[in-house]
Amino acid sequence: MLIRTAMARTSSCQPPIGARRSMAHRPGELTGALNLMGVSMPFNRDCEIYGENEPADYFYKVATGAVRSYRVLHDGRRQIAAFHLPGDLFGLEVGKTHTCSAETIGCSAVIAIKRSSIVALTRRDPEAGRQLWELTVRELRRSQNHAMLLIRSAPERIAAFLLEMADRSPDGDAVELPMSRQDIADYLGLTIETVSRTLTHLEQERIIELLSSRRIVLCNRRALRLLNT
Amino acid sequence: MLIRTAMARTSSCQPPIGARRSMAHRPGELTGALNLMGVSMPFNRDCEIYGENEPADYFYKVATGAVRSYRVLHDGRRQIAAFHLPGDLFGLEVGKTHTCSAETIGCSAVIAIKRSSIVALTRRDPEAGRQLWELTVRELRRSQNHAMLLIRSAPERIAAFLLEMADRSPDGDAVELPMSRQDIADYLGLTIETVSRTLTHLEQERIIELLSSRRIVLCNRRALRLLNT
DNA sequence: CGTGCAGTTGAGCAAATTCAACGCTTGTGG
DNA sequence: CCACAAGCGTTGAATTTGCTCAACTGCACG
Repeated sequence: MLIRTAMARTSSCQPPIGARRSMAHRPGELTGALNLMGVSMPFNRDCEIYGENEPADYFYKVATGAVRSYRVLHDGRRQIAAFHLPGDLFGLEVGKTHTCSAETIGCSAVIAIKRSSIVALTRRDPEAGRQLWELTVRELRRSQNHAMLLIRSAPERIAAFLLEMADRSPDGDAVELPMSRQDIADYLGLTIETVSRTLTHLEQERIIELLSSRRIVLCNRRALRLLNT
Repeated sequence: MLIRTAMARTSSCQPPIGARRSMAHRPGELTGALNLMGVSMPFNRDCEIYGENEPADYFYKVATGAVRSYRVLHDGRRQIAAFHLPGDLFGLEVGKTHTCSAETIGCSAVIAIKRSSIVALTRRDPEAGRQLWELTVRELRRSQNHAMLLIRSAPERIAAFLLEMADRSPDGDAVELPMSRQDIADYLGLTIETVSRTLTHLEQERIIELLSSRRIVLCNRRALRLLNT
């Protein structure tokens, strides 16, 4: 078990610049309210949004781009807990501090919402509270599916990952992956070599097509689903 | 990759017998309210509480004993998503159906609460809604920790499992495991043989002591934590 | 006292990792 | 515009880890 240093910070991170604020929103409509309550923050790629154990005073929503939540073990291994795509909430906590770090994957914009505002909102608007709870359960479901992935063989993990990304992508069978092989490996608990090898195997079996390393077409979803379940 | 048949149902399951009902509860105190709103159901060991894809009309709380949430893959492999101990809520859903099956591990009592009652409660009592949300985030946290486990080596998984169970147990360093080796294996994504071997290795290194197969003493938590992080 | 089940132990094997080399793309400076 | 370095991704060979299969032990129960 070898040590891998955490990914080098390559680009400078920018502080929030634009701020949009308003108190008016339609009751019982959480996501719109969050947009109005929040501050939009643009980031370059590989920028830390918050670190593990830092105070969790804000919740976040992805506007554009993509975000990874991860933890780094004492020996340098990194485990990615989740990828967050546009529309996803992340950074939800009940304790005082964040339990994961979060970084942008590509150039991204996130909306930061003061935690106290959300709590206040849910106090006066139970329907918004219910929606926040729903989003959290959905996140829980995703996390459980993630855990289900990790007990399987490498081809099964890759298949499930591709199907998950395809489901979350707007377009149909062509998936544009925002993340690197290392990110995928750390999400699936594999090495980059195994990820790479497995993808080429799937291509040789005409199950997927690799247009480029970040663009993948699912030619045979049925075969992928067979590896799944 | 070999097929393992799902565990045989060994004992007959009983329907709910006792029912306690009341509407009075202190506002802003969720767990007490749930006890009052719910119906207590006693079960033998290895009894199904609900199955995957069954309607999710009830949420549940463990009163005594222990419960496992799991899914069975098409080839018979079983993945245990979580163990639920006394006080834990489980079966939370936003969709119409359950995404996991749930079974008692030993002889157990669970409290079933109508989902619609909880939704109604949180609508008139935002503080109860907040507490439900908190419990859900805590469950999410546990699921993420579980996923973090599964990328590690066998000794690390076992160590993390033991620490988790010790944290959740009332007594200090002596842990009483309610579940079998097969349950542990399916929770950690290992085989029973690997679980067994790893436990004996830990004992040889004087890190744990195996009083019986279900009773384990943590002699050296520091060493276990070193495997962890 | 035998039967059956849960758990342990051992030997061989398969899958994924490690280590190493190589190719392709991109960006930079001459 | 080209040369070259740096990153990222792919491929190959050797090694390690955990799995499979099989035998065996201990304990509970009839």
